Amino acid sequence: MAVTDAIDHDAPTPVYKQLAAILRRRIEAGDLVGRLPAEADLMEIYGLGRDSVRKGLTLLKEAGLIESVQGRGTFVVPPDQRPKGEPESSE
Amino acid sequence: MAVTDAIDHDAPTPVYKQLAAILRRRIEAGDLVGRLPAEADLMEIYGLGRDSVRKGLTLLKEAGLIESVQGRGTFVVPPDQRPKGEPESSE
DNA sequence: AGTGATTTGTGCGTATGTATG
DNA sequence: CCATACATACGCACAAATCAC
Repeated sequence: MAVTDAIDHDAPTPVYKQLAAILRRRIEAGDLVGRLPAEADLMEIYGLGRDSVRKGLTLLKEAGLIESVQGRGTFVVPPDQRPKGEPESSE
Repeated sequence: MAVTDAIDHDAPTPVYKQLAAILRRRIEAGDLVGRLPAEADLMEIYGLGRDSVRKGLTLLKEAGLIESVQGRGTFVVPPDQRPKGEPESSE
């Protein structure tokens, strides 16, 4: 695992945003497809609390990159279904 | 959305009390029934932090207007089960 | 049909840091 | 100093939906 894929707790950027950035990169690179690791797994993998994991995932949901289904998991939205035109987050 | 349903951060009244007042109005008007929006949703809807949302909900719980159930959500207490006798917070 | 495991949804508690009045 | 308020971040418990058997 490259250092660029690690969470830096001392960085000024919140860890949940770091997680979102990491996953976003992997998703847009086509690396991450289908079902994402479960929240519990992401917690273990990146050494984060569930709060941070869920906040990170929420960012990606708002971006239309992923979708969560209770009882099933969280899934990467296929590229052709992703909102490319208007990123609703002008912020 | 009416202006009366907006949170005024500049008002002398704390925002969490404003939230409680807003929800109380909607509950007593029969507008809000069943499950309330999740805490995270209330944060988004009214543009508040978790602190304020939870404090606001706490006021309504103390007033017997709502009840929270861990793992399920926060629910409006049916009118016939509401304590009408002693309104502990006349404010 | 039923039981248990998995996974997300929700709420509760607590803590730290920053900022304002 | 203290109350208000937001953001971040950890932990836990329980519910609901789904899946696997």
